Amino acid sequence: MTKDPPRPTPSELEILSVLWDAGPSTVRQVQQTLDARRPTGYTTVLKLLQIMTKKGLVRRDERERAHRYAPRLPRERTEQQIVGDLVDRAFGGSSSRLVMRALSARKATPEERDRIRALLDEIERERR
Amino acid sequence: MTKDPPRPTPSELEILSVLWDAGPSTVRQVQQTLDARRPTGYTTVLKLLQIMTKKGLVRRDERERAHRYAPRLPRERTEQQIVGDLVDRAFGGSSSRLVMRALSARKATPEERDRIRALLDEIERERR
DNA sequence: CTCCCTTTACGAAAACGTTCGTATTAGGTT
DNA sequence: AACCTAATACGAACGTTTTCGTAAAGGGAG
Repeated sequence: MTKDPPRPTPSELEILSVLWDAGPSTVRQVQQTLDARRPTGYTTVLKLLQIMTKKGLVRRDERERAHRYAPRLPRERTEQQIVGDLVDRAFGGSSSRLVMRALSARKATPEERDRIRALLDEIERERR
Repeated sequence: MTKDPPRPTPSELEILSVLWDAGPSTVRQVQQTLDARRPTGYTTVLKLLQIMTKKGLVRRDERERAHRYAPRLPRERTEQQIVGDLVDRAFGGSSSRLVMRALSARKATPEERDRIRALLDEIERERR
C-alpha cells in the first residue's frame, strides 16, 4: 500500500510534462528543454528532480552515470487531478465552463475541433 | 497606462470567484461564503483582500463602514489567463488536450455539450 | 596517476503564500 | 462622555517553492 504522491507544484508539473513527452530523461535533457523556453539553471532542475523523487512523483534509474528520471503516475491521471482542482476552485465545478474558456483562450486547429466533436458524440452514445 | 495586475494565487482566485458570483461584497460576506466550504478565518480573508487591493486585483469602495470589494478585471479575461497558463505549462500549448481531459474528468450535461458544439461552430465560422 | 569535465549532493537564501494574533479605529447606544 | 461591537490595519510566524552556490564523486583521456 504505497500512498499517493502529493500534487505537483507548477514547476514540477512543467518537468513532468517534459518527461511524459520525451520519456525517461537525464537532468541535462530536461534542463535543455526547459531552458529553451525560459532561462533555467541546471542545478535548479536537478534539485527539483531530487525533491520530486523524494515526493514519489518520479522514479529514478541510477544504473548509468547520468541518472534517468521517469514519471511515476500516468499523464492522464495527473492531468485530471489538476484540471479537476481548477474546475472546483474557479469554475464552480462546471467543466464545460472551463472548456469554453480554454477554447477562447487558445484556438484549436480544425483537426482538434473534430476530435472534440467526436468525444462529445461518444459521450452522447454512452449516455444512452 | 495602468499596468496589468499579476496573476491571482489559488486562494485569491477563489475569492475572485466569489466576487464574480455575488457582486461587490464586504469581507464578512466573502468570509461566510468561503467558510461554508472550508473553515476560513475572518482576518485571513481580510488580509487577502487587502493584498489583492494592493496588487490591483480588486477595487475597494470605502464609502461605507464595511468596505466593499469588487474584481477589477472581468471574469472572462482572468479565467482565460489562468487556463492559458495551464495549457502552456502542462498541455504543450494544446487547448484541445485540456478540453478532452476536462470532459473526461467531469461529464458535462447535454445542454452544456450543445453549447460547446455551438462554440466550435462559431470558431469554424470566424475562421473563414 | 593526474587532470578535466560532467554529474550528483547538499544546504541555504530568497521569494512567495497563507494564516492568525493583536492593536487600532469607526460608529452606534445608553 | 463612556462603552460595546464590528470593522480595518499591521506585522509576524510558518510552511512551501524556487533558485543557486559550492563541494564532492564518477569516469574518461593523456
